[in-house]
Amino acid sequence: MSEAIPVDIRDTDNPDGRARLLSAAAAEFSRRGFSGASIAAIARGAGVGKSTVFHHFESKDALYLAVIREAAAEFGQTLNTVLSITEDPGRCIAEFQRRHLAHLQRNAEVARLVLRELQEPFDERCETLVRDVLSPNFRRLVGYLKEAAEAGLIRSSLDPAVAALTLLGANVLYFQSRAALAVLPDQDLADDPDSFARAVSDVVFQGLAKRGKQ
Amino acid sequence: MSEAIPVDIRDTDNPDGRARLLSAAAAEFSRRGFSGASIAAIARGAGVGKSTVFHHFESKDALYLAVIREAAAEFGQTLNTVLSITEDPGRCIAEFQRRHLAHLQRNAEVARLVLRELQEPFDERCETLVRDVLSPNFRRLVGYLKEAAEAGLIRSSLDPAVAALTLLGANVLYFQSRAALAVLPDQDLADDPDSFARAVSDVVFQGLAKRGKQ
DNA sequence: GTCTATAATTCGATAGAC
DNA sequence: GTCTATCGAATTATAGAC
Repeated sequence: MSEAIPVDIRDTDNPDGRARLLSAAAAEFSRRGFSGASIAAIARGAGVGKSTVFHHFESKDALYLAVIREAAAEFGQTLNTVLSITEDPGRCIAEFQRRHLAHLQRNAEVARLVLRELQEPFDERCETLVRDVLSPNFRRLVGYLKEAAEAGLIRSSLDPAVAALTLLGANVLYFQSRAALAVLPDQDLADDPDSFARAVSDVVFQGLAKRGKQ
Repeated sequence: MSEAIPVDIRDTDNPDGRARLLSAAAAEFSRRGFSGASIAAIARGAGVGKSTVFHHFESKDALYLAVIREAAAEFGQTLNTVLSITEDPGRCIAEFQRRHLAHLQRNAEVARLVLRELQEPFDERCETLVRDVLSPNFRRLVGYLKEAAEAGLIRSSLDPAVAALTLLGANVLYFQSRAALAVLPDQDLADDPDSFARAVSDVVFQGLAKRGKQ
């Protein structure tokens, strides 16, 4: 086996080796977790050789972070659009909530990956993940709420970080437990993510308290 | 190492074999998941023989459900206390939120178990879990919110199930990601669960919108 | 403790684009 | 010719078996 078999499956078939690798890595990491995932399987999934992985990414760690970073960056674009609607904070928050839940579902594999990571003990990888990748988007949302409060558009007595976590938590719980929600009777919540997101933003924006009371 | 060590660690030392088994099972199931957990390890952890497990519980499935059922029943007691304060719904919701988060943390192993289960595909075990164990407590919270709305104590235009999920979601996210939250700067949220729970209930009760607007 | 299997990472060469 | 994507083979690191 010396020559006569040219390995031309390279630049012709593959739209982009790097993109295929990111997608294959998302699937593999999501299925098996970080340590359970093997570079060989990722390479196989992307239809490239093992060493190609290391041409595109410095290490397994770097590949892992790149997978998440890509999804986070994409959502960052959405944030730019959504959080620029300064006139009506209610509409803005509703739109954020709807887009965020849609993003979780469209990138379900990466989302599961991130959530799993956040649960686990706390290592350096996780710290990098939070500090470099997740934190910027979170801070953007908190920053928007803070500015809206300072501008007098929303109530200023509430902690913007807590409000942000409340919005995110509802989406994450919905995303993680959607199948289970379908079992709860009386509700068709699980059927329509958009209307769930809308309903959550209504709750958080309007509040349970009746106006004029207390 | 054959005799001379009577295995009397059974009914004498042990306050209750069943209780010790539940606790050992919680630890083992939480660490390894349902299928990964071995009955032998649970028995060892409880300091009893393997057959003792099957004396107290019909099957691995039954033991698993019993672990979760116990924690849920305990929280059901709390709900009875908390959701009977009919005068001030704001206080009532704040107290619910605080107790629920405390319950998650006190029963961290079981909580992780449940959350892991809710994520996974959906099998019969999970359906039983939701229908028989979790749903009653959830419905109690939703029922309280619905009654409060009908009694004119809180706003009636919002979906009570969504409000309940919003409260729970914030707590679950906090519980799952507490270590990660500590990395976010500007905030001491991760330090004090009670004040986080309080802040969430403030957000959900009062709402972000300014009163008198719109 | 050594041995072995598996998985991460590195190396050197090749093929095509510009 | 240089540059980059790719590959197969070689080289470590690690974890588990014996």
